[in-house]
Amino acid sequence: MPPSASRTARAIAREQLIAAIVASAREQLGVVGPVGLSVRAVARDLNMASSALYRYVASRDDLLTLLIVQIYDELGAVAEACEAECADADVSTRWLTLCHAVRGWAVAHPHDYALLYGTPVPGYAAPAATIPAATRVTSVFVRLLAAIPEDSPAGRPLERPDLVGSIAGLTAFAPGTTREPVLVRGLLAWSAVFGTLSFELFGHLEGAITDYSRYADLAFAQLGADFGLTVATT
Amino acid sequence: MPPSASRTARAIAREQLIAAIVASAREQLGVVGPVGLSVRAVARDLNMASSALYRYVASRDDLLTLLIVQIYDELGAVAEACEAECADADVSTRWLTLCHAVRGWAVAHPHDYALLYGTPVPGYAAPAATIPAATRVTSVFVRLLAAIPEDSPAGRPLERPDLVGSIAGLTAFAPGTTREPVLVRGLLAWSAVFGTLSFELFGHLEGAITDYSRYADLAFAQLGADFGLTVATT
DNA sequence: TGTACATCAGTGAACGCGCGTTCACTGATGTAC
DNA sequence: TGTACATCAGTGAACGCGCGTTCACTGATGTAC
Repeated sequence: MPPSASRTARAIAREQLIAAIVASAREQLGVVGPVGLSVRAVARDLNMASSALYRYVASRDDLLTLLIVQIYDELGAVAEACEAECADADVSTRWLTLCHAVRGWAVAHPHDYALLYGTPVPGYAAPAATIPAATRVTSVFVRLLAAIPEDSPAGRPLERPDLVGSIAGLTAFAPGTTREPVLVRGLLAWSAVFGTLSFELFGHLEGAITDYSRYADLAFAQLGADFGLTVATT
Repeated sequence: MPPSASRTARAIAREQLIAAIVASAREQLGVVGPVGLSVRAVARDLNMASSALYRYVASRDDLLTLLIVQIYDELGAVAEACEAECADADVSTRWLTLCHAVRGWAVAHPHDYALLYGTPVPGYAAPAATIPAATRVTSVFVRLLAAIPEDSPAGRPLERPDLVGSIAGLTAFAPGTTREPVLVRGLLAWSAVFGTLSFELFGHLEGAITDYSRYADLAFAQLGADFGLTVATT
């Protein structure tokens, strides 16, 4: 926001300080984790009295919420940028690019990834305000699914079509045109991507994988192919 | 262990107390999470002075290690029991049974699952002593892969055979007979299962899935089929 | 343009709490002769 | 079988630390006339 007549010096200072608070908290996150996050430590970092922070943040949990929203938004923006860049490409490249964009962000910000997709913080319940931010990445992926062609193998019959009812909430969320087999395979592929990322970032592939970024290439290509989301172009 | 001549009253008491300590810590885990785990709280729970615990446990981190090993072992035992039960079954049922066994355990012990497969505890480095316990579940799955027949679609060529090198550590871990395409697809399927479980247990499917256990049926069957680990029997 | 008042930012002390770990000590259990 | 000594279990006090949150207060910024 450019400085405008309606924004007083106070309002400007306020915005900057909130940004500084969240930035400091985010740094802390990488060292002590979300549970260790401390209002007092942020205050120390900014050379303020700890009580001063309460002019900007209602509570420790509120600070955590700000952090979560900011991080979801950052990841969402990454995904959306990636979507915009390859809007005209075929589904194969869109899939691979999106997967790599998400992984690239996650590898660059492992603690942020862990906050979003790792263990929920005990005693903390994310307020509804986090939902729109959380939905951004997912929406990008769902739009990709909607672009999958009619005759794609992703649409071949499911093993257990009788169980599609368990997916009711998801079908409502997706554009009406996306068929159920594609939705199911999409969710499975998406789960596999995050499972792969969590395995990598949380250390469960130690010793098994020698080159993680090559493995990611292998994995994303194979997931796209085996679920039929992408089709070999040869 | 039955009471024997060589086990003095002290040794018996010691074992039971360690068991009680870990049990109490495990209960705490569900409430405050691994980071909130407290030696003093365990001592209170057992009506002991907090200093007394240091006769049994070297430090807070050591307590965490005991917990992790016990939990990995428990999950490993579940998987091995499942393996023993359907030793004579075909790969399809072995796959489905194993997936459901793992999920059943995870749903029954979500906090334990989170400790093993969620965010690593900041500042805690799991000692090598945890490795054998951690390997048990995985080994069960790798043995299942080894049982996949020669002509299975899981063995069809990979999308990116040029990248199989990134998997070097894994091929060493698996029995020599298991071919690379099967190994890769197996790892991806395994990652997808844990991705699915994490999504479910960490709340990322809220609103999307209406019946989680039916969805699990759907998901495991579809994963098995699309990766070619299992083959439709009709 | 200047003044009077209201609003906001930031301070520092305090409350009440919890933590991991150490240490000197008492009393019980085990062992060797 | 009984006694002397060594080992272990458990205590309670203490050290030094950190935390979230509240509250009365001072001084700066904004607003209405």
